[in-house]
Amino acid sequence: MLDERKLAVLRAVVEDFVNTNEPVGSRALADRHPLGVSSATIRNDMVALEEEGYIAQPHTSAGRVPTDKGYRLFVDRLSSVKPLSAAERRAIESFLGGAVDLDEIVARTVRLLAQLTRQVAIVQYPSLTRSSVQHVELVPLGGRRIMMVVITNTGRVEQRVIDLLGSVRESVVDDLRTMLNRAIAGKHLGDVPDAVDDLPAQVAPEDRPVAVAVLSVLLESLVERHEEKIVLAGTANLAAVDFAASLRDVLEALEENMVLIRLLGEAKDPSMLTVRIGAENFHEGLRSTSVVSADYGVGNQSLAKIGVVGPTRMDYPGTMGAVRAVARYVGQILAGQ
Amino acid sequence: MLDERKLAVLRAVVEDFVNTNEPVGSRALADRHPLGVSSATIRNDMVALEEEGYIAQPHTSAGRVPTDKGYRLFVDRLSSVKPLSAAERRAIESFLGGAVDLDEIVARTVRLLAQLTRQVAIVQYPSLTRSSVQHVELVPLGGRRIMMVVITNTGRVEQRVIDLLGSVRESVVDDLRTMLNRAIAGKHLGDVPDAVDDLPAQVAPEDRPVAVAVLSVLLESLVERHEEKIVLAGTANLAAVDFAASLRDVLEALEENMVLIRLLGEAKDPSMLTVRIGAENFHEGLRSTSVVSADYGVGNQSLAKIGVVGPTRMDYPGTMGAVRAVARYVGQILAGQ
DNA sequence: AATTAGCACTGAGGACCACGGAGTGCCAGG
DNA sequence: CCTGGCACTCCGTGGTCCTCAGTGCTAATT
Repeated sequence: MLDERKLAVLRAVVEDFVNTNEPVGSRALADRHPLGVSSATIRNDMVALEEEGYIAQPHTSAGRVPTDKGYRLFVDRLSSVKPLSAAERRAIESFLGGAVDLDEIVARTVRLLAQLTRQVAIVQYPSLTRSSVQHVELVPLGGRRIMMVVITNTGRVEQRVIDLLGSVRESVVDDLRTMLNRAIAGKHLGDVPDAVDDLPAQVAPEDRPVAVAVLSVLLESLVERHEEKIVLAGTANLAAVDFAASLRDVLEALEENMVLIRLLGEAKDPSMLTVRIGAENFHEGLRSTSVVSADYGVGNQSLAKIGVVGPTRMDYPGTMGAVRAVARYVGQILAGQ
Repeated sequence: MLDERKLAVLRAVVEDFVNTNEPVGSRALADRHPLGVSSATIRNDMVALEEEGYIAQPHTSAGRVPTDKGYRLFVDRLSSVKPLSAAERRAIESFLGGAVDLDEIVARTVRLLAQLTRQVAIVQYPSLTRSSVQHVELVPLGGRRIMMVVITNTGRVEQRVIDLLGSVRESVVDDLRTMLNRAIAGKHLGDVPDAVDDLPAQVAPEDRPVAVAVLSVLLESLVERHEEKIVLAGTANLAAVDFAASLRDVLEALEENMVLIRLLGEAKDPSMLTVRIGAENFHEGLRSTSVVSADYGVGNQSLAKIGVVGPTRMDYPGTMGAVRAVARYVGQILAGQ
């Protein structure tokens, strides 16, 4: 049904349209691509491609434009991820190398990705759920408050202030800290609730309310409160594009953290590049955008995702290459920390 | 030179232009505003206003549009800050009330301000430079690393990992922590360098490298590294506006943290509302935007700034009211923490 | 059977033009 | 000093025409 040449035509249509942003006609195609046939033949092929729904005409007597389905086929079968140039690799390395803490790694990553792809980049902070507790610190803040700081093995630091009903002696806090660390240091976060289950029973009855307050905040901040932090950069790159949907809708969608989380979360095969094209995205305002995303992590443990949002009419091979490369480097940097 | 009526005409021109986004003519003005004179008279006044540079015509036979200078006069002498409605006040209160930590206060504030003004909101984290040290915590991370956490009285938490050359005993860290807190707890940040000056001399010679390493990171992260965090929201609101400069330029400028910091930093009179109109902003891409900013703080101590960026053609009284109100509420919330 | 050349047809977009209307500047009279 | 009146200006709109890239189809060619 779709022989080699028709696929080649589709590929050419996609590539030309991405380059020029104008419907591409049979003559232009015959000129610019070595397909070895005349424009008339290409026209016939285009009719076939159109019948199958891979391309469409904006109006009669205009050239053809790829449909979402066409991009899908292009990504799945007609293109390969384009590796970065040596210069780009060096740029990544030197740019990410200078980061001092997790915040900065993430901040630099997102800017880098936006710059490489000239699109909007999204980076998710390493997930808490898959990491383990490195250390818990309790700091009496004088009076009836304690600050709790939890450090994870992925470099993430969560801090919360705990309001107590009454004041508390410093020695109690010290004991609690020791017990807590003995109980959960090194533990996977998912196991924390079980591990602290019997802690209140081990403290003197009069200190029990304090222990309970601390534990409830701990559990809330680590487990229940799934809140995933997400950072985004490169929105200025959207201004250059003209969307079917209004730019405003796209910007609005991108300002909603929940939308971003879902966008990245829809990736199917972890540890692989995922591409969601146009209407494949659940969100109304993102109908004319595509999302390229990838997992990053340390070793084979996936920690979170990064991605790029751009018009469906994007350079998929290049974008995929950039996303994959950056994901790998971030993993390396995190491992080295 | 500019009598009462001419000022009233200018005010009317600004208000109408803000509402309609179209050059306003003498007839329309005479209709919509109770100026008590005919359109011919208004025409004469407009000529005077134009000669003084307060308004301009996009082209002959078009209505008039306020210039930057016209907006300036409007803001300085012809308008007053518009207080928020009771409903808006309640919304602020309930929206900011639920925040649990500093990050969330800031995040909610910026979204709130963007929503109230329907423009881009900017919020700066409370400055480190004017706050004092509440507590310093040192946590041995096993091996040759220490995590340092500094908690300020403004609720901000700075953490850094310190890489050591050799391993260090836990007791040394304990001693260091105690000494450090004795030296700087409660101290104003500006006084920290002096306060820790002689600390290395007080530790045993073999532990001195550790002490020096810790102190250098402390000083770097608190004093030298001025890095002010800034958050921004509401960029989608820009899409509705049509700028003289391209939208892209504006978005680009807003993605540069340094630009934002300078934007807020240019406020003259602290603790007052500041308005910078059009070309008064130093940045090329922001020639057609205005910035309304205000300090917020606890008591009479200014901690940082918040602001709004929008087109020069903005509702100044309303925007100023929202900025001022939000600044005050944030101060209250921080004080209550 | 597949490819190609040729040709008539289509529709978007640009150039051109006419015109209505909002707005101006100016003048003479209240 | 204000106002009514008037001639003038120019923008924006809408209509018409034309060009041109591109199509679909058919008949000829390989």
